[in-house]
Amino acid sequence: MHTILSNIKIQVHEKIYVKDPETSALGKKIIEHSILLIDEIGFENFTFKKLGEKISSNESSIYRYFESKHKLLLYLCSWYWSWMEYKLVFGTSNITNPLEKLKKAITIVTEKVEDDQATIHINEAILNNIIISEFTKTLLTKEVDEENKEGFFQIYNRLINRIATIVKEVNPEYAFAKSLVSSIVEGSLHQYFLKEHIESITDCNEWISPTDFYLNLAEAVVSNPKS
Amino acid sequence: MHTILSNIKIQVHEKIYVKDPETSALGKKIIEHSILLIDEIGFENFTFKKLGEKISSNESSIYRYFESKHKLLLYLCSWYWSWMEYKLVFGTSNITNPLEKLKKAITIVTEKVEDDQATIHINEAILNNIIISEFTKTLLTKEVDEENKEGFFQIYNRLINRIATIVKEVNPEYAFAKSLVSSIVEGSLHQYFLKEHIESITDCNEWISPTDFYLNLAEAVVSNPKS
DNA sequence: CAATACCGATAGTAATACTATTATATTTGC
DNA sequence: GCAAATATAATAGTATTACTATCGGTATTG
Repeated sequence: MHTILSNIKIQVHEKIYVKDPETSALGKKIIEHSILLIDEIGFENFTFKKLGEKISSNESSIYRYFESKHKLLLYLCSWYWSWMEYKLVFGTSNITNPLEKLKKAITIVTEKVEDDQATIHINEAILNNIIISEFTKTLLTKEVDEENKEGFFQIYNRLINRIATIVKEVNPEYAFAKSLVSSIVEGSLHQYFLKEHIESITDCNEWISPTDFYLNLAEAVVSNPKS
Repeated sequence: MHTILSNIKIQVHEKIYVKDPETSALGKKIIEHSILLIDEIGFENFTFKKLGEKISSNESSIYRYFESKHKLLLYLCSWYWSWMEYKLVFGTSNITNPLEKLKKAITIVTEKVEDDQATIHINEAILNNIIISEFTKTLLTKEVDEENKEGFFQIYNRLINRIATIVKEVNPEYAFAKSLVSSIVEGSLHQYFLKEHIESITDCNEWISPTDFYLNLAEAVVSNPKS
């Protein structure tokens, strides 16, 4: 997988950046260290000035790549979901049994993320922490309609619909395939957060993972005779 | 219900406010118009200065009630979940059949909220919009552990656990009661948001409600022979 | 009627989220 | 190999935010 991934270009919507960070050393440094810094201090406390200090560069230079910190976060999220989509397509391609395929898909999008050595400047495990804490915030804004129209969430959208298609293959009668998948993907991020911070309202812990919970849930739902 | 609710005091953790807004006319005005203004411009763009202008009062006066806009949002959320808990307890008290009780509970926490005439200064339907767009953000901060320790989320916590207890009554063997409920409550907010803004990844629309989706889901999951 | 709590007005601060300009360094194309 | 183009750094500046502090007047209460 590593060798293949290194040949694949993760795609991010062009309008999200001013200059493609993949095209220069500084750009890659911005991506690498923005992930580390946002994870460390949180997106609210993150500024381009602080990032500039970390990478011994200047605030104004970062603005040449991203017009705002919100766009930078959109970039990181798009990158993550594009990478996840790749893992999904690759990981489910050779499975013919629909239920097995669905279980594999759910496992991929809900399991704990580990660093993918194929991308040197991006630590996927840390990026996953950011997705858990910050992704939902990129949607919950007053600008969501315009940004959705621009296509800033299209990769996420495509990922959800790919899995919804598998749900339909398992059970064509089931009426809520898209809601099921969007609620699993977003809910899984939420369960990881609760596990770390508000344990009293989740069953997930060291031994029970969000993946266990959602595999059980999905199987029960799609094989329910009533639907 | 109205007459009873007017005699009930919705409880909010004392440390969330500096001065209890329920104890003065200005306090109630702050609550009433903060709901309207946050709904209108979004929490990110909301400031105490703008709120002061709306209610012909002063920024500094609002600070006498809440030490930050974050605390004000915590207040609104706590109030909402306390009100919801009241509706839940009241609405399920006379149901003895566990599955019926669970279905009623899920209906209450996921159905569309309408204004409760019993509280003149709080429009619950609009407050619900704020919960949909802003509640998750109150959790997703770097201060969540301290605030959770302080008990700022205890009412939400109690609500989730009340419903999880009902799940356990329906199926004592089911291992993920808390995760199921937290994922339904939070997920329902998310589905309402998607329905309004990113329709391509939800099945909820004018005719299919998040309540339909989650009633079907919960019944399938708790009656699943495999769990 | 005096104390006190309450509210409004004003001023001030450090930080944020940028924009604009200029100077210097680096890359590239011929 | 050198000029032109491009990229980066440094500095300055702006409007706004999220507060804090102080003060004077008004309303409430004991």
